[in-house]
Amino acid sequence: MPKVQPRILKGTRDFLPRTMILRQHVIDTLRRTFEQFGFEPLETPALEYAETFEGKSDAEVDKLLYRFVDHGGRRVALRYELNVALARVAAMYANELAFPFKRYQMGPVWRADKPQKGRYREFWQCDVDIVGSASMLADAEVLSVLYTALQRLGFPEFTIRLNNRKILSGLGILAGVPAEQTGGLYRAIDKLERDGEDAVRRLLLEEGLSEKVAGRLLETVQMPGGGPEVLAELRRSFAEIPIGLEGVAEMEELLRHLEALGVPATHYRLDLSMVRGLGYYTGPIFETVVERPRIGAISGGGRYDRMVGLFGPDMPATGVSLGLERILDVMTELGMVDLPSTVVQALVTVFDAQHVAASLALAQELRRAGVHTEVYLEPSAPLGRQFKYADRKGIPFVLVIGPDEVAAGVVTLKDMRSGEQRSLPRDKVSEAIQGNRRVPEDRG
RNA sequence: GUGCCCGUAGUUCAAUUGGCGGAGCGUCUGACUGUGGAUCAGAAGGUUGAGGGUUCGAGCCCCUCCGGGCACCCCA
Repeated sequence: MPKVQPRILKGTRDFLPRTMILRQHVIDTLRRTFEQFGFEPLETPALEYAETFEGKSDAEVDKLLYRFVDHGGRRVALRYELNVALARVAAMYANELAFPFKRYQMGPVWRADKPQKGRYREFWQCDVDIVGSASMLADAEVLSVLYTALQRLGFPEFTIRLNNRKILSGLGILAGVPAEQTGGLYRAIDKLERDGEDAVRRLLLEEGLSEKVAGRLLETVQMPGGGPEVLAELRRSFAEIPIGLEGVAEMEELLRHLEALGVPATHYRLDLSMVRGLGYYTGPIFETVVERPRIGAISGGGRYDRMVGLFGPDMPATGVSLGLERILDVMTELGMVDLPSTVVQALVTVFDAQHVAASLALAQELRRAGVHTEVYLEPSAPLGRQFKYADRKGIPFVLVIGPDEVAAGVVTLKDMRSGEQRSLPRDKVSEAIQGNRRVPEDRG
């Protein structure tokens, strides 16, 4: 039989233990933060009817759906993101859920995209969302969770960019762009951050705007000053544009709540040029960016009041999604983490066949005492190989129990980092190990 | 979907104009004893991604395919 070439699909990855320890650390931190704010866990299938995901955003999104026909001829799809499934759940279980429904969900999603830096075909999203509250309180809470989580993960700097689709609609009306053409307008001003004013001006002119209107729009979007001043100015411009005024009022309220929640103003910013791609957002929109490394947004989200209505009764909804791999990419690149490379704290060596029982008994004692303990599983292996195994894995402590130790009623404990070695009574071993245990720092 | 770049040992990379495929790291063995990580000695490891073409001669030039990366679009 020819051997199968070991390989995996482009855009997917294996996570070896060393990497999983870091991933789980982040996932655990997020879960604790989400639950601290009263969000509860939800799981939904990775695979659903294709129609559940189709047509929820733009044609772009549908192109990136992994779709196929199953053995029963059903059209199915791998989930593209977690929001749509939440909307389905809210409609499907409307009678048994308590609203506002606050849930978090973390898991893999799939996109038939061409992979590049910070972009994978299979990646994890960590979502917190609230269904059933139209209040800006819900949006503010979600942002507060987001802020707390990033803070707790130890991010040295990050900015949550805020905007509102209703304000963008107002700007579209102000610019005299017909409603069906606003897509191009939004896409153009979204590039302001990256491509600069001149490039965006060119795009706007291509969209059919006049020099004058394009200029005024660029001026508005880049208005200097803090949130309140900019909003006051917008309020004047939108005097006769109700949707714009609504957006301004929402933003003003949101900023008030954020302040009351104690989210420092250094970590968020009103940014009228921020758009967000997904077509289903209806109100406030958010995204988190870091200065370095240069990578796309590490979180994105906003209010999507019309999605649940596609499955059942109308219900407002808002939330954010954190991109696990981008967060991990940033943390790794900035060297933000110092975690052990193994979950094992101690390796009990096996001296020879006659001492197997002694090693097993010692290991069980340590496990009962709460020490993550491993026994070397090859009794004929020389001690050197067993030590080398511990070294390669990064196990911090190695125990030896051979004829000398048995005769003296002790065990030998070696600290692999310092190289120090001492013999001590069995009942003191777990204490010695746990006194030195490295615990991942829990910030905040 | 569009464009650009790259495939040589397990891995990171060399190989002059087209002229006998090498090195570091890793792996294995030993010096070495009831002990890893240091040092020293030695060994294994390759159809140069695949197929075709040009040539006296191709890792290098040309074509096709496969695989990988980056940018755009879009997005976490």
